[in-house]
Amino acid sequence: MEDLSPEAMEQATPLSPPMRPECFSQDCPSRGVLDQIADKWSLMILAVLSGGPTRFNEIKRRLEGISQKSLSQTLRKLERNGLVRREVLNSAPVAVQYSLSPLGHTLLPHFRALYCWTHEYLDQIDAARQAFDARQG
Amino acid sequence: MEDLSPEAMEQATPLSPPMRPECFSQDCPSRGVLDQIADKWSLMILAVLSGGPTRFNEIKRRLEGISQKSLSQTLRKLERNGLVRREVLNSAPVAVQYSLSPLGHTLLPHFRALYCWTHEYLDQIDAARQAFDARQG
DNA sequence: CCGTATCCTAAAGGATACTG
DNA sequence: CAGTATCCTTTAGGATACGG
Repeated sequence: MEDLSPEAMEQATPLSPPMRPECFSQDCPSRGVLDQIADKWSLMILAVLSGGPTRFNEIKRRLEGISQKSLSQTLRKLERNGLVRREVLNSAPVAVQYSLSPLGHTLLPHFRALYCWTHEYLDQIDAARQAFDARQG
Repeated sequence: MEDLSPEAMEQATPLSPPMRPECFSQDCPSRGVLDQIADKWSLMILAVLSGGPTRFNEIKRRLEGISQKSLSQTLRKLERNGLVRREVLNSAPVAVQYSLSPLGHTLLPHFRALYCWTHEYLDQIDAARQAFDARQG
């Protein structure tokens, strides 16, 4: 299998090499991963957990607008994929703590980069939207 | 093997402060951006376009599994947000070419990083899934 | 407090047919 | 070729109620 590490990709073509075509195949396992993690709530949950272990309702409070069901589902999905660790703390009342797994931590810099990008280019995006909407009507 | 403990990761990545709480507010404009671009097809379309200007049906062929409707919708969304440029080339027959805008290019390194991450940790993710499924039944 | 279960509605998205 | 329009099925996801 080809070396896909960031270093290798940089070495191959420093500027902006196209990603490999196999990545778009339905059979490529990376598709199954992206289907799981490339959504808004996953990203935001990991962002919250980047601040340290957090309990269920605390996450819910921080993530304005998420329903209990969606949070529960997304957390289990993240846990299943090994990105999040779930720990039951004691018993009266039940307390459950979620935290990033080591694997989850490896994803963090990339998500953080996306957040930073969003804030950095917000004005450009907004201008583009207004221009587009003006063209269309 | 690299040290993957949370502590080590925090030390290893210079950009590791928690993301700002405002990022999770419903009013934060970054939410509106993430809602738009943080999905699987957007990511994959940008990946295809990273290889250079591409025509509609060529993109469709490369993105196994996408419907014409979804492709059309996603392309327009990306165009509206200023990430993708649309150009009508000639008239008989009609040819339309999509390419990354300068703004779209700024997003590319981050998406590429996500792709690389996916491939790099695929085995760990797979193992986590199997372990989880075994625990649950 | 931390969920699961149920119901129900809104939205995503595929298939197909048709147009410039 | 590059779409739009329509239909229709599937899914996501909110609201609510209940259980451990």
